[in-house]
Amino acid sequence: MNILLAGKTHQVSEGATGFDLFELREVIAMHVNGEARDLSHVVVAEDKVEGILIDSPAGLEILRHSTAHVMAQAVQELFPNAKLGIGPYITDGFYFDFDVAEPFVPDDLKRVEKRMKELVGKSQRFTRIEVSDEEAKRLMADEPYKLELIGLKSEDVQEGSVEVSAGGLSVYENTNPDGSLAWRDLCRGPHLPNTRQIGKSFSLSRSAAAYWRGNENNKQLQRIYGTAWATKEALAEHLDRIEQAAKRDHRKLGVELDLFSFPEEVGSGLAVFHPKGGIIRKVMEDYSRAKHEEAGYEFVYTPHITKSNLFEQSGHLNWYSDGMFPPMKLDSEVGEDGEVRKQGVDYYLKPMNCPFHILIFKSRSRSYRELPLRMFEFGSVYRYEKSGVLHGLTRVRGMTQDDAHLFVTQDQLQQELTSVLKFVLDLLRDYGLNDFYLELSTREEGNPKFVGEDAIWESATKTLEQVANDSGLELVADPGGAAFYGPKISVQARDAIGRTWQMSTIQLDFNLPDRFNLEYVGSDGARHQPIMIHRALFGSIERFFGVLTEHYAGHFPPWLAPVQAVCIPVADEFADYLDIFASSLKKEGMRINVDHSDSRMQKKIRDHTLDRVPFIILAGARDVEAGTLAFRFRDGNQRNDIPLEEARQLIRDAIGNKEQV
RNA sequence: GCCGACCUGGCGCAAUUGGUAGCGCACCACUCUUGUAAAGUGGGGGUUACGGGUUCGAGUCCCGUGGUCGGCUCCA
Repeated sequence: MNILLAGKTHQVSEGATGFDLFELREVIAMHVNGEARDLSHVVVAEDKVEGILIDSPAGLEILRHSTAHVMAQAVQELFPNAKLGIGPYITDGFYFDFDVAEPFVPDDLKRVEKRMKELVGKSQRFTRIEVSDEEAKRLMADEPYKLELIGLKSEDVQEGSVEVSAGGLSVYENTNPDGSLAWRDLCRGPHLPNTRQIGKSFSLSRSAAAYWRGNENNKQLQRIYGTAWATKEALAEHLDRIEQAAKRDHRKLGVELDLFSFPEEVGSGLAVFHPKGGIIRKVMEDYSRAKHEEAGYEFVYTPHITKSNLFEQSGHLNWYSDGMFPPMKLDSEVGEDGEVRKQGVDYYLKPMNCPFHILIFKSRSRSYRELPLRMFEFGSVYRYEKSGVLHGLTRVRGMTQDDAHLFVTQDQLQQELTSVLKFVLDLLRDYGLNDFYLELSTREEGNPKFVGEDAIWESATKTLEQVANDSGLELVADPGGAAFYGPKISVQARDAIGRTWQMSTIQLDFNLPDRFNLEYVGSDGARHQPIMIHRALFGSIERFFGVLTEHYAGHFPPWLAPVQAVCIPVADEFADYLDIFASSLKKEGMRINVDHSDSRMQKKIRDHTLDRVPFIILAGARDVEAGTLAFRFRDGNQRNDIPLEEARQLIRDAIGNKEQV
């Protein structure tokens, strides 16, 4: 019979499997008509077959999932009472969940890893068995969680589930070379042919609890995470990437560079910015204000607390009170006669700025001539995030949003969204972020939680989509991801080491204009409801600060750097020369100083390099004589004999053009 | 919030089976006055997160509180 092998017609005998088709050892599975299959799979006439190499994306998934199996086998050998949860591959690795009486400790992981290496050495075969539901239940009788999955399989199968799929069930058995059964699991496959192919390039990284089937009302199982690669080199590179990422962790750099801290005395998730971090933040804020001013925004200011009725009207208290700090209760005053002299009132810290901006809009009647009306505020908000989710500056309880609310007419919507998106992207580019994609979050059809008329959703979603498409950026759909009150576009940015961060969001709101009865008088003299757009570019300044710190690994470009230049005299006698130079630039507003300390020059270079100062400027006898300076940069490069005026211009340009050096 | 681990001078780390807190960097002083990543000497600084308990004795053991870290769940 004929099959199509790697695009070419091949003649193979009846009953041929992948083992007959591929000689390369690196081929560990195959795609048959687009479906990943074991090599033991029997092909039939006209099948389209492609080999899967172990180091290809599909191959690595199979390798990782197979490694997860071996891990589970090792765990059950060492902990006979451990019950199996699920064990899928994930980015860079895999995990497996177990129900065990005692959580794993680091030493357990070492034992498991050791046992895994032994199992890999045993050359056990992965054997696939297609089974009926009844057969599956019989084989997995001791595994309550697997039984639950078997019961679920027809409905409610999660996307990408590795245990079961909507089709028939299968079980994988690991068998020893002598044919004896070593272990089995309910699994969709495919797998490597043999445990030996897992090799040595895997390691277990950590264990943690995870809710069964991702639901916090379910029992927590113990999850072990691991990473697995096709080669030792690839594993080493992976571990190195993790190490590099750890080095640019903003929490670590925040301490090292003296940027910010989280005093225990203040409370969890509440940051204080130190002078150096304060400079960066101030530059960011100043620049943001200037850009907003240019773009026709008006600045407003609103208080941090409000009486409860505002958030009752907005609905926040109803929907999100768990995420708000509890109220400050002003007790009522009751006279001796029992008469209430003063009503009790609750005040809340604001978790959002929108209701305040809405009140400004409502403070008088509005004409269509005033629209689009753009209100901007650095609004500090407080959200009672669960203690376990706090993370440095990227997830905090007190933050300042660069928040704006735009009130527009239906006709203005597209134009306004287009310019907001351009505004956002331009601003992010100024911060060295220029690799973006967009995510369009839309509502789920038929879900009653989404408010607003169908027609409005439809047209607004279409408008957003059009604006997103017109931007020319990659657009990823996020169906069902919209807030209940409107669809949104979010801008995702990739940082210097390829991680993506959700940055800006542009969100339509069909709810608040309604709840607050917003209206303007149109050219027809009638009252109309404006459309409201929420948008934040940084998201929160704190979060953006954290992301930028990691993006630059603390090497802030000169325009943001807390100290832009430090001058180091080769010997004390040249300090005056540098003082004159530095003060000339200081007058221009530059953050430059001369290091007069007692340390040796080499020591000063080291200190300021570690402090990530962009320009280190040296001068000695040669320079004083020639009227020049020597530059040293953070990467160790130097430029010598630069005339004073050229040196000034070099720094001015780098700052003015927001260049990285 | 849940599970687990952790919390020692500003920072990074030590302290054998519970025996009475050390080191490096930083800081201060003095000496040295230097051409591209660490000069030398001396000095100051910790009621070991906080509160309780066990013990002759607690940084080490137990309980509680706070905080941090890694996950899970969540993120208007």
